[in-house]
Amino acid sequence: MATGMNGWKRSHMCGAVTEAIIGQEVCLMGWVQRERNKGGLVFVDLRDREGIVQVVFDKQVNQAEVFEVGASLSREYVLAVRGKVAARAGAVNEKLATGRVEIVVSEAHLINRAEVPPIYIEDGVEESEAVRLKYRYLDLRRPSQLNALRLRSQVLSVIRRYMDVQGFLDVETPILTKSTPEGARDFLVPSRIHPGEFYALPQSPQIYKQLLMLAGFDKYYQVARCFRDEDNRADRQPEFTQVDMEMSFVEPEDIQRVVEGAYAEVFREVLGVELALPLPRMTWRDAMDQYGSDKPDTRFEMKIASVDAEIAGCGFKVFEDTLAAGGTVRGIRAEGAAKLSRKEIDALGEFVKTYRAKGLAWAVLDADGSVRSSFAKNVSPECFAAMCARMQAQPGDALFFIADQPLVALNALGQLRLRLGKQLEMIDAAKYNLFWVTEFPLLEWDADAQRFVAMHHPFTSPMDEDAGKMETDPGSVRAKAYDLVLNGIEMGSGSIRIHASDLQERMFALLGFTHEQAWNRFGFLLEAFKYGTPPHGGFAYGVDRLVMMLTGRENLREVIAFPKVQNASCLMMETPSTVSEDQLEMLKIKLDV
RNA sequence: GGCCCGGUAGUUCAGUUGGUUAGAAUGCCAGCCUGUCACGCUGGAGGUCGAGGGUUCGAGCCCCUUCCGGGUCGCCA
Repeated sequence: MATGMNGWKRSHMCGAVTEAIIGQEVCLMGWVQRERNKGGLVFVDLRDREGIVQVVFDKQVNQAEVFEVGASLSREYVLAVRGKVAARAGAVNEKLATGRVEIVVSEAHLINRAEVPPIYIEDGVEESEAVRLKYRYLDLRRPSQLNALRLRSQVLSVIRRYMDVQGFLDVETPILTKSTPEGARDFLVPSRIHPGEFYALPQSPQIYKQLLMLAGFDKYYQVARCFRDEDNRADRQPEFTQVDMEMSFVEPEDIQRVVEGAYAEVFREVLGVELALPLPRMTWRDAMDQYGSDKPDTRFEMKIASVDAEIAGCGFKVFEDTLAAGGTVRGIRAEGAAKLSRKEIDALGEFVKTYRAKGLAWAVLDADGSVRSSFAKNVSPECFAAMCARMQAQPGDALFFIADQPLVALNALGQLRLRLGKQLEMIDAAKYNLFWVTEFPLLEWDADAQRFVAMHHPFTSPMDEDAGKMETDPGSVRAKAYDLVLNGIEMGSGSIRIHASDLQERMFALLGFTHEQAWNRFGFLLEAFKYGTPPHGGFAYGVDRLVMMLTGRENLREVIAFPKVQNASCLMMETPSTVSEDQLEMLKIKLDV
């Protein structure tokens, strides 16, 4: 029964009706949020993307057919009304932005009816995300969802304007690109014209942006969609958007200055928060040693400390064996955590095991001076006292120690630290701790493959002072690589790239590629590098995560218009889906499922 | 691939030790109502307890398998 707009022209948005236009004739179009039929008087809350305004039908005033429209309405019907803006004849609704006015209807036109919606179109109602995502177009009618995407639009607008002023060229790079080894699994796209061959969706425009530097574009950026066929998380989607950029003739500080400038603009324009620039820096080494993470949440202290010196010769087999095997014993002091029950502490022990720690040694220092501990009886009183002193323990605190290889102990304690920070409510949600983590290692050891792999990517430049150690001590070489971290979330990462072919060859050698393998895989880039490559570097940061942080959401799905669920499917479109035999035949693809 | 949590009316949930015809709120439908705004009042309809199998005299509840959703470890250069 859908009709047109009756030849009417909308004059105002519902949410934009204010006291300033009392007395004016208006024409509004929107959705019926709710109808309150009093018999001879019908109140309708009419909603559009700007808000809600009350519309009043009056049996004694309206023509019968006009009143009949008002009386026949139901949730989410699409309605057009003409009428006069008036001060509320009845009580003012302070909860509504337009609560001091109402529209006294003179004409009404029902544009479309609606089925009863399966979800409530209003904020503050808890509904299963699965149902909301199946009817995402209805879910998006909720103000909070709409506003998250409105803010996202604003963020991108600020960033684009800023990058333009900074002299960056916005260049689009292909979505159909080449599958690359190393890194995440690619989404593949079969080629009809080249049976048996596949494009890959880009994990990032990395290669292209380096080629743009080679082409002399000097400053490139793009709001780029990227794809990774890996398992999802609350903060990971199979496709995501990043602000991707690259600059020529720069050092890390030049790139960081541009990126933090963009963040400062966004925080000022969107949140009204001033960031102090330049942002703080922390080396990767310090981040790992103190926080057990390369993306520390510094909104609370609880730093990790080593007690290796204190436990030397302590007599406790677990600790001594760990040290003898090249491991370490690290601990954290949870202030005021003596209130934790034994059950809660045992749960923490289980928690660290998920991060491959073998166990958790703990000591609770009760306020009355007594001590409960899983290990104190195994070490001398002097040793225990030294450990407490090292941890600066106070009555009322709890101490937690993990003995393991350094990376395992640090990671598990880092995770435990985050959990305790939340559990003990030590995190100030109003804080925005944004800073750089610098000097990442160039390589990390892949135990499965029994070789080094690039921590960032194979084109990342080592730090000048470490390049000499690439062959003698590759694990200790630091890279010109840096991440931007906000409240414990990695917002983005970047690096200075290798522009000298001899250095690139050495890097490939470290990664275990022969000259031939390297050319097979990256030949087009290595070929290009022969023709005058400028020093260059760049950065990329996630738009979804940024909007997630700015809106205080804990889930990327909330800030993506049409997100995918954990198993990478879309509940609304029901993607992925099977395709017809004809399509497969055309692509010369036979399934073996 | 592993581990943990969940799935009962359109929606959000309750459901005792396995025991009569599975409940509440809200929504929905019908009627009434001229100042409501989570309107109100009266009445009514609404269920493959995710699915399949098993145990049992008897299963929403116990067991197995499986599907779906969430979190997470691995993974994510």
